[in-house]
Amino acid sequence: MTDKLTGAAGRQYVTDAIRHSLRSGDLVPGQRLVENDLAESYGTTRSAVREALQDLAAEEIVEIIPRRGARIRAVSIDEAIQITECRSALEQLCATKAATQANEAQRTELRRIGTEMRQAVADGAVHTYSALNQRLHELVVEASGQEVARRQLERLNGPMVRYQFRLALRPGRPAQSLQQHLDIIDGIVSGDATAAARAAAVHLNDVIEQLRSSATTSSATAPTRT
Amino acid sequence: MTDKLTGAAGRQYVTDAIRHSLRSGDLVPGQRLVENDLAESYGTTRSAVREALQDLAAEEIVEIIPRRGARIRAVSIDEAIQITECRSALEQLCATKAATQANEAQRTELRRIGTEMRQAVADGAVHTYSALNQRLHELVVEASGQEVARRQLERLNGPMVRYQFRLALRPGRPAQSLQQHLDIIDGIVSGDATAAARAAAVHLNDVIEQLRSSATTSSATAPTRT
DNA sequence: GCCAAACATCTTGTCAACAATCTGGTTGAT
DNA sequence: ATCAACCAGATTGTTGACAAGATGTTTGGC
Repeated sequence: MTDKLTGAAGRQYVTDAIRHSLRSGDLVPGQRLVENDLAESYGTTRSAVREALQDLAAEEIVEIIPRRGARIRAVSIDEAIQITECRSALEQLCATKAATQANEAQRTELRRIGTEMRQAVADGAVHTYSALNQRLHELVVEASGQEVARRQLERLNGPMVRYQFRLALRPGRPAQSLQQHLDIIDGIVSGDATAAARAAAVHLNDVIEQLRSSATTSSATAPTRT
Repeated sequence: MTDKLTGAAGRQYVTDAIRHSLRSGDLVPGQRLVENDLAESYGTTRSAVREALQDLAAEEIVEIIPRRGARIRAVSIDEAIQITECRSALEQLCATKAATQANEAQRTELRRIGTEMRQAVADGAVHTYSALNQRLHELVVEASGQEVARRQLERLNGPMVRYQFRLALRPGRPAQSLQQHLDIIDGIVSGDATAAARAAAVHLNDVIEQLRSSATTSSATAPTRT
């Protein structure tokens, strides 16, 4: 075992660890996060854990109820839709700006992502496609130079990991979104701000549709009790 | 003197107090916030102040540098513009939804605000107009039912108080924005989502223009040193 | 007179013990 | 058998003391 992670380092470590556990499914919504347990299992002190939990609460990943402790926040489908609507608004903004602001390196990477996405769909490489998808959205924001929007989007995505996961695994989903992604890329690369924004809107509307239909398909987010 | 504000109560009290001091100009960007001093002057403990500062840092109102303490964050004009661009994107979303989702009470209040705004401009009542302006933006968001956007917009406005203040006092500003506000109201009240969104976009583009021109008029945000 | 190193002071970061509160189960009366 | 009051254990909240780091000042050398 390495040294005990103390103070600020521990704080960062714990937030990262929890975020990661959430992504990998080790933590489910509703699950209690007991300060002492976390401190022990991560080899930190309770203060570090406490502060980490505050950070995660600010990101709305966990919910802290006074005197009752922290638990992983459950995101209802309705809220997931609202989050995606906000993402749509902000990503349209970024796509618009990216179309005029992106530099050559960024345009080149966009084109490359487009090619690789086509390839991934042809190969049925779901995981690769998902990674490219994420990189694409990141790159659009980066190329727009809109730092404020970047931070907002980061925040919005925090509580969404669960749903992103669920959607990406739907059969036929990559094929369905491929053209939408390519349209976004085309719009930006060709410098057509309006087209880029419209393509982003179309794509995110489709994501919202998927969320809506998943509301009826899968059971509603069951409150996971102990 | 009342009792000492301890714990969670103190935490809330301190965040509110600092927010208020910022609004009223008692605190200027760059100003240091020393934990002990704040604790003493607000009659709280250092822990409460510490947590309050963390909250304010999450809202990007203060900036915490490790081992160096907290200070009021300075917002550059460039960042103010980015913030307003995000506001624009999100308020267009809200205006769109409000046009179809607003209930009768909300539509009635919107109409009333329109009338009172006209009156305030006619009377030259700058302060009244400014209050109506704020209420209008709030109400649009409220009527949209978009809770996520509401929280995002709240966060965006936190660091902006200084600029809002500066803009509202420009001579002739109310008269200039009146028509834009009335257009937003009309769009929503008449249920024309597209018109409402477009009106919101026009209004916020104009705010951005104002910010741009204020960049050349007034001196850039001078780093206020001790 | 100017610069650099040592120092004193101020300020934040960390921790561990203690207090307050909640939870769930047990007991006893009806 | 049901319900309410109570009790024990678990968990979070709060505090004060101490450690560690930054800042500004003084001192000594050149």
